[in-house]
Formats: sequence, structure tokens, C-alpha cells
Amino acid sequence: MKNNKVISLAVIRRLPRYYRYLKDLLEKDINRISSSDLSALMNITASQIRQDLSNFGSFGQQGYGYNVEYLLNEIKRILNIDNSNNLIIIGIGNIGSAITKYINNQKNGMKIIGLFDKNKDVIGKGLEGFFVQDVETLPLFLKKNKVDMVALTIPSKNIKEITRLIVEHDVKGVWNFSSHDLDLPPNIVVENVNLSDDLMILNFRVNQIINKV
Amino acid sequence: MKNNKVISLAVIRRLPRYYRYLKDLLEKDINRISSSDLSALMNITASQIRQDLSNFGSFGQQGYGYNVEYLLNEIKRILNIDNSNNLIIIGIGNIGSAITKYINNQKNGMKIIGLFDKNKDVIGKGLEGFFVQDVETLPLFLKKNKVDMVALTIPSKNIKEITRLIVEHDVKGVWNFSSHDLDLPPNIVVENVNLSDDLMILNFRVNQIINKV
DNA sequence: TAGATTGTTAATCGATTAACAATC
DNA sequence: TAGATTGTTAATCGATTAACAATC
Repeated sequence: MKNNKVISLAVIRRLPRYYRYLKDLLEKDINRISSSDLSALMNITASQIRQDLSNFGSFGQQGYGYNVEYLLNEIKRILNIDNSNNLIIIGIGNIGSAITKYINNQKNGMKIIGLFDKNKDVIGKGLEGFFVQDVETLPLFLKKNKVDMVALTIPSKNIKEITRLIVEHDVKGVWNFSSHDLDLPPNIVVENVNLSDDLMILNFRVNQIINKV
Repeated sequence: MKNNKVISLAVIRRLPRYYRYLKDLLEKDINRISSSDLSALMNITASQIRQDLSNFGSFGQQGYGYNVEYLLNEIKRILNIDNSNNLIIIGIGNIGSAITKYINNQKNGMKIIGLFDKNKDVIGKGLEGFFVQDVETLPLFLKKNKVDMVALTIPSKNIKEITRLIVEHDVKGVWNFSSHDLDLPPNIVVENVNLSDDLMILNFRVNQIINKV
């Protein structure tokens, strides 16, 4: 393993896919796989698989391939699956409620520790064992609790104010569902889920297909 | 404009961002912008902006830059914003309901023409002016209606069956919220929104930050 | 042992950035 | 006109793929 090597984002984004396919294989009682067979399953090259994995260590054996359970456990360890960071969700509208339920039903180790909203009709509502708190109390909450990650499911107009709180209170990551880009310092990571953008991209690509015919 | 040039996916995925920033500028009554000023706003290089746009035409003027309204209209035309394809949503659970409401509230031209579910408790329910239909009736619906795109918000175990219907009935694009990869022919485009993967990626990157300190 | 397959180095490919002639 | 800025060609960078020695 190259120790101080920077892992490219392209590689990081493929890790959950490896995790999924290996979990599937294990469930099917397949306990051994070569990079070549895995490449056929995943529709990527065997070269890419071996390159990707070599960023984190040497998990295979010449002439044999990879032990599925062992490799899965290594991927789990790399992704820190069983010991995830905690998060709060800000904005308990359609999307906020849905992802709250989603996370709690998934049991992927992610731990919600608070729900917040601005709307008086929503504040106090119970959801998945939490009461939705007034976003006005968020600064105090952030002071009293270590919050690793924030899921942002709020309208664009409130972004600025919340962004400031995030930076001030040492939040490390943001799952951004709002359709605005966030302006955050480089020590805070952002994963964007921009449904509006995605729909436009899908629409564009569908039109490409239609026009080609 | 290079006419038969294949537009790379990287470029396509940036188009909605251009659209958003230009719309913002227009709303702020800024009617002129150079690639250099736009690059500062968007945190990308001016070179990239000019390269990206040159895939579709010549929209600027030397010594002046770009007319915001004109460029915005061109991007709208490229993305076909005002004349989007229609879609149905399969799986009206947490996520399915949320995106149904989301799409109808966004008014981005996307037109929902049907909602489907397997669950008897959900079938018949009213949502955004639609009644949720039994997924059993989907083959007939697909035969009678031209469905361009499908949003898939169903559990993984039902994927195979629905995938078959999609291929058979000439659907052109899939917005896949399930946490399984779809196996579709190359003339059907897929945009994946894998919340589970995204959370793992965010978690990994947050840990990188934490461990670096 | 012989065949299979890894991990890694080298080659290729594609995307981003830099440079600049053209021209408003 | 002089300065500004485009669109495009060339250079660079980074990611993917190919090749192969090492070895199980």
C-alpha cells in the first residue's frame, strides 16, 4: 500500500459499488472471485479493479483471485461501514422526511441525531422517534452536540444562513439536496444530490437518443 | 459548431449548472458577462467554460463577452427546458412520493403522466392529482401511452421484472433511485441517484478530513 | 509443476488548462 | 483606435487500460 497517496475522487466513488457487488456474491455463497470475473459482473475492466484496490492494499492472491468475504471486510473497513458518522437533517419537507425515513430503514450505520425545520407547522412533529426542532435552536444544538454531517433539504433562500452555522460549528460534511451550490471552505466536504439538475441531464440525454434514431 | 461531434458526459453534466448561474445573473439584472467573470462565480476555469460552450455554438463576442439573456436562452434550447419529456413514477413510497411532489412543485417542464405501485395500501391513493395505479396495469398503460422516462423508486427485489417492461416498451430513460445497477441496452439512458452509495462516499470523505487533522 | 491471476509499471486515452490569433 | 475577450489549437494533466514479471 502506498501510504500517503491521495485517493482520487473517481476511485472513492466506486467503492460503494464494490461493496454492493461483493455483498451480493457473499449472499450467493460465492467465496472466491477473480478481477476478471468481477469485471464482467460490474461492467468495468479488470485492470481498473486491480488499480482501484491497490490504492488501499494487496487483498488478492496470484493464481487464485480474491476471497470474497475477506475483500468485503476490507472494503467495509475502508468505508468504515459499521462505525459511521452522525448527522442531522435540516428541512423536514418532502425530501427531508423521505430521507429521514430512508436512513432509519436502511440500517447502514448512519445515525440521525436531530431534525430541524423553520416552519411552525412542522416543528414539534414526531418522525422516526424524533421531534422536529425549531431551526432557531440549531446554534445551541450544534454547540452542545458533536455533529459530523448535515443533510440539507431546505429551499435555496435559506442556504446562506445555514451555511454560516455549518462553518462556524465545525461540521465536516454536507449532503446537499438544495439546488444551489454551497460555498464552503475546502476542509468541509459536500456531496450534492441535485434532483433538478439530474432531471435536466436525463432529459437532455433522452433527447440525444430520440434524435439519433 | 462541430456538428456531428459527440458531446462528452462531463460537458453534459455541467449544462444545468450554467443554466442555474445564468438564470441567477439575469434575475440580478446583469445582462453581460465574460467567461472570466463567470469562471470566478462558478469556480471553474474560463477555458473550460469556453470549451464547453463551443461544443454547441459560438455564443459570445470578442471584447464583450456573453449576453446573459441570449446565452441563457441558448442553454435552455440545448437542454430543451420548456419542452421536456414525460415520465411515470414506479414505487410510491417515501422517495417516490417525495419526488412526485418535488417535480410538480418545481415546474421545470417535466410532466408526470402516471404513478404506479405494487402495495394494495397505496394503490388508489390520491397524490398531486393522480391516483396511484396498480403496477399490474403497467404493461397496458405502456402500450396505450408514449412514456419517455421512468423514475424507479422501488425495492431492489422488484427491479428485474420492471426492467424487462422498460426495455420491451421503448422507454428511453430511467431515473434510478434503487440501490441496484440496472442492466439496460445502450439505447436506454440511466441517471442513478443512489442515496446509500452517496452516504458511504460522504462518510468516507468526512473520515479522510477527520483523520488528516 | 503448469496455469492462473495478482500488483504494478508503462502506454494510451480523454478531459482540462494554457496560449494566442482573430476581431469586436 | 486600443483594450478586451472570444473560439480554437496546442500542451498538460489525470484517469483508464494494457502488458507483464512475480508468484501462488
